[in-house]
Amino acid sequence: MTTEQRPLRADAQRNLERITASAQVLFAERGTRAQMEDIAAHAGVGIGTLYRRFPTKEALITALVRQRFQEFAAIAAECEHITDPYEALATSMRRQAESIEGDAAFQLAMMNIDNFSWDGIDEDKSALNAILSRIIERAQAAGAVRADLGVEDYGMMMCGTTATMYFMHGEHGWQRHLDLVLAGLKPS
Amino acid sequence: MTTEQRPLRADAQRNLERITASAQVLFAERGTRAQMEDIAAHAGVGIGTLYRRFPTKEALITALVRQRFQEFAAIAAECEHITDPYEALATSMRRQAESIEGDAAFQLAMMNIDNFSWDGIDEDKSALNAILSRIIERAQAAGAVRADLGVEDYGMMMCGTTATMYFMHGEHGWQRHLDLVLAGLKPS
DNA sequence: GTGGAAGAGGAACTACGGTTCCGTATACTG
DNA sequence: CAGTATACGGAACCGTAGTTCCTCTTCCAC
Repeated sequence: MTTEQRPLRADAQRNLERITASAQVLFAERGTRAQMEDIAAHAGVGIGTLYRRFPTKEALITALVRQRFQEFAAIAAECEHITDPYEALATSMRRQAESIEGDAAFQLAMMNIDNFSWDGIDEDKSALNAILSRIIERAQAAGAVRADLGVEDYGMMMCGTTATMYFMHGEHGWQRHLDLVLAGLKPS
Repeated sequence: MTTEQRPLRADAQRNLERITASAQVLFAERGTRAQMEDIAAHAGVGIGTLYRRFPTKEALITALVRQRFQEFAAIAAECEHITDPYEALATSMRRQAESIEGDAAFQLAMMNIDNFSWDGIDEDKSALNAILSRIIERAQAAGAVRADLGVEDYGMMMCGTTATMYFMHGEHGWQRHLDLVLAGLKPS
């Protein structure tokens, strides 16, 4: 537990927020190719400052990706309250996809393009999967989806949908992909 | 029509073949990250020689990607002879996917990860799409797939499947993705 | 054979972008 | 209002990998 470091100095805290915000914007826009210097500049900060908080580019991206996974969990948690068991599942997928629509870097992350190690991501993933499992099981119990559906399938389909999202950035073609995939979930 | 250059000198021809073969192997194995020097070395050739044939890395990759698309067309053409209209479609997808299973670079290309310009690829794509359109229409006429299916859907689904293939390189998870997607094609 | 166009090889060049380092500035504690 | 730990900035460093260039070699047409 080295987590309990004394709070950041006020200016440092402010800069940290600006950095993550700028990083989010630029990575979303340009994917992993966004450059550290540009991010620092966008945040109105020197590179040294950036590197003080994130020892490496990979660390910075990992932080953002983890945020996204936590967001996914939050969305899933909300959808769990939807009464119709099928809609709970479908809506979860759709809303998660929508939430990353403009984020090129996260899309690449979903496909693990840069094969980073994503330190600590497993933690977030299992928290998310716990919720998703419940949603899936409920849909199965109601006979709304095929009996052999698993959480891994969920991730896989999101991966596929994300790929089309990246492939056709501007257009909304990914929604079509999601529709087809959702149709494939109906019990055979 | 600048296509009609005199034939290559015997040694040059031999080297060209070795180069494309080696490039195929290394790009398949390492994706776009494979290095020009390594490819030259693998082919038993100097870098200068490599650059004499392919003025740029992108050009080399494009040549290989075009080959793959031509292969796709060949597979589709074979599948057109399958009697069952649905099987023709499904088999085409499955066999194409199988054919690129070990080829990381092409998988990245399918998702347009490196946003190259892929000079001349449109030509190959439309040749392929012509065949696929016929296959799809036949399946629709037989009532085997949804009426609103289009060629773009085919490409999109292949893109999604390819993403899972890249994502889970070793394992065969992509087959599951393809199954789900194929199930989604059934008429509603 | 032989002349010369085409080809081979690979050291060196270059651009790019992540990361380091250190002198200077600033916030907090007592 | 010091004194110091923390933070800031950004020039410089460095590794990587694509590409160029120039000398030497080889094929082939006559």
